[in-house]
Amino acid sequence: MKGLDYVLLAGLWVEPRSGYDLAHWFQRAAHYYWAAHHSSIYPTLAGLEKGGLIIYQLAPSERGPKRKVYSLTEAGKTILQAWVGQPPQPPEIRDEQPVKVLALDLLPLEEAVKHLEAAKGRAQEQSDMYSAMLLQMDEEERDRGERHWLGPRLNLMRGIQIQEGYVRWCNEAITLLQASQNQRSKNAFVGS
Amino acid sequence: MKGLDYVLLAGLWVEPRSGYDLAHWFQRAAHYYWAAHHSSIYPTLAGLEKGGLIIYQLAPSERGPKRKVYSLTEAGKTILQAWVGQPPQPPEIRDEQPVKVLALDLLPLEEAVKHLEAAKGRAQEQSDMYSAMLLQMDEEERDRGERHWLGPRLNLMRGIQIQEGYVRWCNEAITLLQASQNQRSKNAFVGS
DNA sequence: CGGCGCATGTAACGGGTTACATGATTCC
DNA sequence: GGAATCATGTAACCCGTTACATGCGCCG
Repeated sequence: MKGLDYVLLAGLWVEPRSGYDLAHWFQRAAHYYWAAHHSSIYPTLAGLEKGGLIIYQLAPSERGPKRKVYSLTEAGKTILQAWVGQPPQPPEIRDEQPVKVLALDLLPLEEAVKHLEAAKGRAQEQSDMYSAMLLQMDEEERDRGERHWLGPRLNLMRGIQIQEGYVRWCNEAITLLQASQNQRSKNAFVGS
Repeated sequence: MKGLDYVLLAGLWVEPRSGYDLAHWFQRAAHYYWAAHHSSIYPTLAGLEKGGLIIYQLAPSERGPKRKVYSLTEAGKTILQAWVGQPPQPPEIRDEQPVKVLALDLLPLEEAVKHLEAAKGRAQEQSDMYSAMLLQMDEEERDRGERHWLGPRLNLMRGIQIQEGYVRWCNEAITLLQASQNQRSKNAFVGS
C-alpha cells in the first residue's frame, strides 16, 4: 500500500465520493497538502476495491455517465485507523517559489517586487477560497448527517492560516528587498 | 531542463558548493520547500557540467575524498536569471499529516491529542533550528564576501513563520478536538 | 450541432527513491 | 580494527504525470 491508497481511504472516510469528486477535492480543498491527478486516482480506487477496502454504488449523474460512488468497508476502516495511528512520514515538497527567492537579486528591483506582488495575490486568492469553503461548510452543517466535518474544518483553518502568513511574508520581503537596494545605492554613492 | 536543474543552479548561485553540501542543504535549510537525495543530485550536477552551466574545482576535504566544488558559469547565470523571471509552477506537496487529521475521529481522544502534541513538538524543533541558522547567518555576515544572503535569509524567516503557525494551529486543534468530544458526551447524556 | 462540463479509464515516459557500491580519514 | 562522518557515484524499480481515448447530456 502506497501513500495515495491511504489518502483516498481518508477522503472516503470524510464522505463517500466518486473518483471525479476526489480529483476535484485534490484540486481545491486538499491542494495545499496533497496532489493527485485523476489518472492515478482511478487505478488506485480499482486496486482498493479489488482488495475489499472500499465498495462502490452506481449512481446516476445529472449530466454525464454513471458515477461510481465509493465508500469504506469495515476492512477499509480498520486499515485506515491503523495508518492514522502511526506517526506521519516527513512531508515531500517541491515549491519553486522559495527557490526563485534565492536568486531574486539576479532581477532588477522592480521586477523582483512585481513577482512578490504576484505571489501575494495568489496567496490572497487561495486564502479567500478557503474562507469561502469554511463559510459554506458552516452553513451546510445542520443538514449534514453522516459526514465527519472536524478534520476537514481543521484543515481549512490551517490552509487559511498558511496563506495569510504568506501574504504577510510577501509584504515583509518587499520591504526588506527595497531596503537592501537602498543600502546598495547608498554604499555606491559613498564609495564613489 | 527539469526542476532540479534550476534548483541546483539557484543553490550554487547562493554560494559555490559540492554535491554533498547541496544534499545537506536540502535536508536542513531547504527542507520545507524542496526535497532531493544525493542519488539524484550527483547525476544532475554532472549533466549541468556537461552542458557548460556549471564548473567545478577539486578541493581537498579535511576528512574523506576530494570535494568537487561547483559554481555557476556565465551561461549558467543567464539560464538561471531567465528562469527566475518566469512565474513559478504551482507547488507539489505530499504531506501525510493533514490527511491523518481528516480521520482523527477514528482514534480515541487521548491518542489523537498525543499525535497533535507530537506534531507540535516537531514543528517547534524545526522552528528552533531555523532560528539558530538565522542567528548564525547574522553572525557570519561580516566576513562573508561573495555570498548572496538576502534570499536565504528571507526563506529562513518564512520557515520560522510556517513552523510557528503550525505550533499555534496544533494548540487550536487540540482545543477544538476536546470541545467537540465534550459536546458528543453531553449529547449522549441528554439523549439517554 | 459544436462546445463544454461531467465521468471514467489506459499507456508511455520520465524522474526520483531505495538500495547497492566504493573509498578516505578520524575517533574510540 | 570497527564505527562514524565525509564524499561521490550507479542501477533497478516504483509511481505519478502527460497524453491519449471514450462517451453522455445540456446549453446556446
